[in-house]
Amino acid sequence: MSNLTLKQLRYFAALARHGHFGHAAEACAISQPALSMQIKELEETLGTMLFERGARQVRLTGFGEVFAERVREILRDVDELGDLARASRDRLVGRLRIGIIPTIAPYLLPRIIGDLTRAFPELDIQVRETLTPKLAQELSDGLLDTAIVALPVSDPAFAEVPILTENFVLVRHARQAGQPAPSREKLRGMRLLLLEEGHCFRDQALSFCSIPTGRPREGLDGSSLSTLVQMVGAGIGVTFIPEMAVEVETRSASVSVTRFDDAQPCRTIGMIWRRSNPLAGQLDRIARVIHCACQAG
Amino acid sequence: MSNLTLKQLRYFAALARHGHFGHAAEACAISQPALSMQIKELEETLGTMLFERGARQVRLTGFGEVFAERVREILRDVDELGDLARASRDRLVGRLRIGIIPTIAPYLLPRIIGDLTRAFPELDIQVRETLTPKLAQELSDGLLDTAIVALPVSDPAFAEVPILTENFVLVRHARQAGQPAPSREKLRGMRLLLLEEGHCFRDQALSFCSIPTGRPREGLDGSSLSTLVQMVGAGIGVTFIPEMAVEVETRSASVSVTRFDDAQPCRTIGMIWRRSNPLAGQLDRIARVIHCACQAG
DNA sequence: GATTGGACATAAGGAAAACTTATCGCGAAA
DNA sequence: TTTCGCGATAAGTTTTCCTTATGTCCAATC
Repeated sequence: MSNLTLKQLRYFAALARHGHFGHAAEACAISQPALSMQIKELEETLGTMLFERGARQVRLTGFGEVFAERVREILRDVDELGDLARASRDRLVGRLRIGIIPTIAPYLLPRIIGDLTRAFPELDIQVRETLTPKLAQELSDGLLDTAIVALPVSDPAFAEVPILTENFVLVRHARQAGQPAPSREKLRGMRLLLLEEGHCFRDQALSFCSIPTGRPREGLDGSSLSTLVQMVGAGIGVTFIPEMAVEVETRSASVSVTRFDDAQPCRTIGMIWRRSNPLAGQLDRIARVIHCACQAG
Repeated sequence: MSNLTLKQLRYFAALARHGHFGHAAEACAISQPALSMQIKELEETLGTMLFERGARQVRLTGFGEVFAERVREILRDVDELGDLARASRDRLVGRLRIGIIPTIAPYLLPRIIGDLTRAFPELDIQVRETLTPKLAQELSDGLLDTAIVALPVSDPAFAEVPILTENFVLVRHARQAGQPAPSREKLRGMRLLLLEEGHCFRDQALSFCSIPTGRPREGLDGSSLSTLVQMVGAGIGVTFIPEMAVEVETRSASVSVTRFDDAQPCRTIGMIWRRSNPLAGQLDRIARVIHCACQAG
């Protein structure tokens, strides 16, 4: 009637090892009758005798022997469960699903993944690159563990930790190199090339220029910073890119880069995760590692 | 502090499957708080969170997922334990160690093993051939499960079941073929070839001739019935062999076989096993199979 | 923005399980 | 026969586990 118990299996294993109720009971730190009862109940549950109670000795039955073998395996596996938990409590193990927005991914991801892998070799890192709203949704749904986005996200369910703050630079055609940075008013008069809608970087750029984000704009939208820079190089207009993208994107285009002196446009990159995530503490450690990774560059 | 419990693992598996405390509890046929408490205790035992309690849903943590995988395996193994027991309750499985005396083994063993293997294909039969006292000792020590010997053994610790009763025949030289069976008095005057001391068959033959068994005898002792028959064929004396040995042993020797008319000498072959052996019932079944095997011949 | 409802946690009390000490009974050894 | 070792059984107590009732939080709804 009653189900099998791990306790019964442990007692059984002890008795099988000692071949003596008294000694086995002592090894289990219980009294001999307690062990007798558990063994008896185990045998009743199985409907088979496990031990042959001789006058002077207790012996496993034939079935008891094959049973004992299996039980030893099971107990070992169960004990390994505990080890597994203990191990994963300290060091970070298993899968870590990171979301990241497209205006960060190409520039920071190699360094981030490198440093994380070095810091947590047992971590299986999976990356998903898409826009912030989708990342937030997937984070909520438990499809992601954390995301690297531009702050603030301002979702009360998420914890936010800043990673780095970086300026935007103006990208103009190469022939405009050396010209001073235009004022915002002048900027609004230029043909400003931006990312497609949905990219937070688009909104941040518009915001810097004091242009309402909702309003339909004339002009072309690019699907990546790389595309935008190439368009600038072709003389189609100007654009912004974040500082971290400068080196990569302006290398092979006839463009010039201009930094603003005062009131520099900037964005804050940060990590977010569900507050309810029990990994919160370890995500904090990860955030610190990523922080260092980004500062170092 | 408290140890892992199978119950906890079962509840955990249910919750992992349902992702909902209420539903999982229902599936386990317990109340929701009971499940909550067990899960909580499991998590405390492990020192790690297994589930992420969201506002609207319950999700496994990363560690919880790898944990769940292992737990499923363990639960499956444990359930197989029950199956294993249930299976071995009916049909006979595992090792069966049979002891048998030398004056039976060559003649009955092939048929016995054949029939047993046919009746219980999952039985792993091991045979040990030696004299009755040694068999009895090994049976007591648990080195054998059963033995096929001449009854009675009269050990109160052993159960005895007769298998067959067979007569002894007198083996004389071929030139004496057709001569009537001698009386016991005449027998005592002949040179009687017997097995070495320790063989019960020796004692039974002596007993038939009303010769005290303990007394030192003139004459030669053979180590097997085959040897004895060959010696008879060489004209050295006469001997007894059991009926079952006639066909095999007298085929290639110049001997004649004589059966007694009245007061035929005989022995009863039977199976013995420890009364305390929980397999007693199944040994009974085996005895019946062997019984049939011997009758059929 | 107050309210309602769903869902898990907590509390308290009671039923069941498990352990303890004491004792019995059996078989072997002295 | 007595004695002794050892496992089974009995009775009582502690611990565990489950139940019902209640609390709390959060999200959805009006």
